[in-house]
Amino acid sequence: MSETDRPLSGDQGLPTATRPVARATMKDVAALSGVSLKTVSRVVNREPGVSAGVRERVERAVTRLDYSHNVHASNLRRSGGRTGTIGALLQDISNSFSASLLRSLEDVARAEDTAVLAASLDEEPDREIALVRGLVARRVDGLVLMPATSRQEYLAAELRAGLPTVFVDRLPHGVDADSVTVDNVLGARHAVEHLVRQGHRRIAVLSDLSTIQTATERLRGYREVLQVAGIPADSTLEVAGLRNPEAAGEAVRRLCRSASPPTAIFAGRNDLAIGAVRTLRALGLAHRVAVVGFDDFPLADLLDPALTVMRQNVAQIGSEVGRLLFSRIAGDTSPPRRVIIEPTLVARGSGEIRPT
Amino acid sequence: MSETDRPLSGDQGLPTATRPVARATMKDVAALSGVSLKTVSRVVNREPGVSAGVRERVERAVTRLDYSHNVHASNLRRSGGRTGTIGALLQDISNSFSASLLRSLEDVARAEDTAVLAASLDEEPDREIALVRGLVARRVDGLVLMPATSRQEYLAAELRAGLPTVFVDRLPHGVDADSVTVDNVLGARHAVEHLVRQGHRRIAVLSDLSTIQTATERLRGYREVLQVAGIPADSTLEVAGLRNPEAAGEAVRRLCRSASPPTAIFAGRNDLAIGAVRTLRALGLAHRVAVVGFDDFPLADLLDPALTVMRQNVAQIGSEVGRLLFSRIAGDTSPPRRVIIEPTLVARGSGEIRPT
DNA sequence: TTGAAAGCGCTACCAC
DNA sequence: GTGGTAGCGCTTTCAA
Repeated sequence: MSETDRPLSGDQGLPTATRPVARATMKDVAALSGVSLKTVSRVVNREPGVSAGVRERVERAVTRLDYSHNVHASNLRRSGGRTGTIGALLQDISNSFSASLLRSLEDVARAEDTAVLAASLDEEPDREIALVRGLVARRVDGLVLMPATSRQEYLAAELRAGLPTVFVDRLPHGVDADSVTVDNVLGARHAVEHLVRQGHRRIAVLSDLSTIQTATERLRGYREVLQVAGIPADSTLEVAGLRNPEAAGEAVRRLCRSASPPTAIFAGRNDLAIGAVRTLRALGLAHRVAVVGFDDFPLADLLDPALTVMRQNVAQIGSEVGRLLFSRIAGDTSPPRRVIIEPTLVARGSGEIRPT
Repeated sequence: MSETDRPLSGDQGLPTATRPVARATMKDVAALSGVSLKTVSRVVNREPGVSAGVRERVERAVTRLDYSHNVHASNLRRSGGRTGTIGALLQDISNSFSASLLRSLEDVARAEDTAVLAASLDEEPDREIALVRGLVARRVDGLVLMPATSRQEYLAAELRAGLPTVFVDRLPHGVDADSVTVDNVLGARHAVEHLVRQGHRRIAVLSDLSTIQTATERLRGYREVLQVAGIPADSTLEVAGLRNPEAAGEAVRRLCRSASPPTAIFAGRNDLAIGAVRTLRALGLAHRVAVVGFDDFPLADLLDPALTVMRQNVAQIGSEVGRLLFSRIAGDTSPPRRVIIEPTLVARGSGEIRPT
């Protein structure tokens, strides 16, 4: 933009908004305060061994020139230098689950003086690979990954090279790395058992793409409970490939209008539960068909009936992820750890509706 | 961590997880493929003027060494080089408003091959200043700011130096910069007029800290309507300084138990509306006291009664912010623009309750 | 089409 | 305490 900028020290004109002014470097600060580059470096980095007088002179020059430290140049020369940046690749930052996770991770990162690069994958494997490449090119100190790919061999070299990486919500496949996940099979079992205990035998399940780990695990939990309970499997009650609330709502509409509708619904993710509730409400069935969701979300308690869910403690997951990541960044090279968090049933009403 | 790493070309041992291996540089790639540094640079940057044979040799070496381009070193020497990173400082990334905003900004950024550093300010001015400093030190290409400070003079030098900056949700004070905001006074007026039109004369308002621009603007809109309608101001109906849903709920509890309770409530932000609704529900007043909120949020339509709100089109705000920011990054130096978006009333039920 | 040398802004190392 | 010099990994400039 401003290839023709004269060197800063020669620029005497008033700075204008239209012609950006060159950014001051340490060299400029050194010149203005009449000391060497190295001394400025010492002051800027708060290193000892600078007399109070010199320090003050330098600091005045820093202020006068609006000097801003260039961390990239700094880190380039620094030995084991960190960039003070981590990357977080989640599924959809606007979803309350990813957003809350990001927030608690951010809190841990801030305590470590580290910034967070955040991005959404939307279940697109190619995007994941491209974004990881970008983060590595930016030399992030660590990586938090809720993978969209089914296997992560593409990460092998980076992991071997020691890039601190923590998988969250989904386990790594094809590589070994730290992870913080929820026991989805167990959670789904609890949810469906709860429905069976209320007397339900026609229980539908709403599930996302079968390529998504958590989705298939929850589906498995559902099937296991039916089998144990001696309820014959009915494939018409299993709806998979649901990508959003609208699709879930449509599925529920179809199910409820069929010859033998379900008396209960297990929704495999919070947005699918919301879609289901919306349709049940529209059909006037909100108080007749039981619903249990996976993932808690704000306002679930304010619905009518209030929504029964399997709650994952998102704040706990996020801080656990952060703790693990920064212990790796600090140099912990012990074998990969798999933290598994148990979801808990929160009974609020919708899951306690009995079959008619 | 691994100060003692031998140079990569001499490292013949199998890489182990416990002893991280040095990262390959262009020099290593040049050595392995038998060409000069500059030629590798050409290949990596997809510059023309390299024969197919050489290009392929270099690419093989890149793969074999797991070479990853160091964008920081690259940008250091590059002339008007961008870092391909922007910063977004919002109030609370886990709040649906900030989260959705971040998401739509992210989508614009991705189209521009740019990563987003995101952080929450939680209305803490000091944190804002520290984070901006950090972002500038990282040489972000641009900045999106939902300020926590009341004045932003501290940004003057950066703005003068040409740092592309877009304020969102709140206007800049003490400096001039692009902004995308909602007309809060107008929005609040619409909301309260709606309640007056239903026949309400005892309308309470729930507001955040008076240091927050948007909060005071919405409060002003509320007062203006009462005055025009000839409804005497009653300071007991104005509750400010509410920082979260719990505080809002408490305030509503107090209001409703007073000698002359309100028949309607205007909540100045989505979380305050939620707190209000929760309390009204608990008091059995959800269908007796009218509520209009500011900011729409997921599930507002599923409450009972469904919540009437002033909706800000968050996706529009986010993409507008992104568009503005990247036009500045591309070199647009026209005078600062102030984009003002009008919120719209979404009547769903809670705001149409009439006084008893 | 290819390469050698200088330099981006900064820190490490060692001298004074 | 302070400063010079080399060099981080890369791009630029210019010569071959």
